[in-house]
Amino acid sequence: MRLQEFFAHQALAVFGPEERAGLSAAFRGSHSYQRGETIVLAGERPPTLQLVVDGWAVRFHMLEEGLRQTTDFILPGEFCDLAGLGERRMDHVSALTSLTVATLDGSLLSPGHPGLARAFLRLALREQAILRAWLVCFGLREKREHLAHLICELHHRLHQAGLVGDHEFDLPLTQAELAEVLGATAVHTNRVLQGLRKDGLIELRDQRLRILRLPELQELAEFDSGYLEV
Amino acid sequence: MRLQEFFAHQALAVFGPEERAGLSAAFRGSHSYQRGETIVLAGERPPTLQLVVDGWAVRFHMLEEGLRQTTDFILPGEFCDLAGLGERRMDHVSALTSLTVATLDGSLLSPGHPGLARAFLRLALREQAILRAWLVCFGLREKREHLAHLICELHHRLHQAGLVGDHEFDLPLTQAELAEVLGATAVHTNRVLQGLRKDGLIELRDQRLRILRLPELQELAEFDSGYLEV
DNA sequence: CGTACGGTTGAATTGGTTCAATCGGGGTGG
DNA sequence: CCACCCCGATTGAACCAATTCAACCGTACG
Repeated sequence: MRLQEFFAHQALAVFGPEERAGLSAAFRGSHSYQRGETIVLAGERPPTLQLVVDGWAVRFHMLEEGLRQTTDFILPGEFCDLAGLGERRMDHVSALTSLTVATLDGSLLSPGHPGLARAFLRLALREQAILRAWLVCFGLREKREHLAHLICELHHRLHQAGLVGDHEFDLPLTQAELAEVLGATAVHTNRVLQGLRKDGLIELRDQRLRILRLPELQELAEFDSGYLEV
Repeated sequence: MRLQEFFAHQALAVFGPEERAGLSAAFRGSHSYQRGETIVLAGERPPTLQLVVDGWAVRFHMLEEGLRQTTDFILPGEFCDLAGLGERRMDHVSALTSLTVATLDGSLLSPGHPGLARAFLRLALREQAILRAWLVCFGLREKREHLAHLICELHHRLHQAGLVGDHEFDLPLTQAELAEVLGATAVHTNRVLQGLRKDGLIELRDQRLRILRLPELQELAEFDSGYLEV
């Protein structure tokens, strides 16, 4: 896929015509990853910037042996490694599905396109808002509500990326991976999921999720999409 | 306090000489708040940028009646409302102590000083890193470890601001406020705190905290200060 | 055919909550 | 100066959400 077609993504609306020129100039080709492959290794400061074009990635943090906490999903139209722009050490990022990225030259912030830094600042602030919303889920909500909130958020973000058809979208996660998001065990995640199904709020089969009653799900999660604006 | 003296803060090291000129030009005076006073009202998009010069502020999110989750502390040398730079709706920010801020003109990103946007991007990315570290605490650690991690982080950040003398610093929080950070009840926070005291890791009296055995506290929290680099 | 993995279920256990009461210090008004 | 009150810290006991350990099911795959 060419970078050009890609600017249609709502998540890239931060970039005006001039900034798009800057991005295009920094475009260095695209690259594919397999499911499970590492995209960014923790601790690195990569010289490039990778924009997800297709597929899902996760950012996560690992503690001693095996314990993982997901800290974000990276969906089509989002960047894997903004932190690299600040010469900051990265967290792990790996591919949840087979995935293609557009690779941009990491030095694109050097003068020339002054508006670019502002655009990236906006993206970074949006990511902050998402992180804060996750924090609120952890601190104030029970797992059932937390999961409901996550589903609402993914629904909204995927909708922005044009990947939702009739309240239905791909959720390429095992229950164990979902558990790493919620900070819960896979067993409990399973039970919570079944609760939502039994109450007729969602359907989930073969990694395809359908929201049956969005208003009730949003109410359960106290979801307010404002923080996802671009 | 003048803005000039203020650049000594390590947290402001992102700003090079040229950017400091830009900040100085945007300086519009300073302002004081009382403990408890609101600094930024949720939902606003303030036209100014406020840099904390002295005192502590909290950023928090509220759910229906009374439930609060703290999403960050804002310490001397840090900005209250970066989100405003991205024309993004703010969370609540209020003063935890009496507090003085330097007010900067919010339009300071307009061309002229192209490096400023990059500097703010770095600050935003550092805040992201802090948020991710908090997320890891929520997801993977028990409250005892979580609290230990919080103490280590505050110790480090306050040290960067030059506010730590011999492993001892002000912690201007009631236990109920601490609980709003940990996402726990005040009762449980009290018990966890007593555990740390009993084990000789910390002392805490009259809002003054002393770390008695930093290495053990860091080990308990699996604290790695790398994410706080500027 | 066997094995591995994702999902599901049950039962015991535990980290953290909830409710309720008590303690102590600081401020205020009489 | 004392009585009162309020707030933050502390304690106890019952309770609940989520974990842990363990087993079992179905299906895809070599």
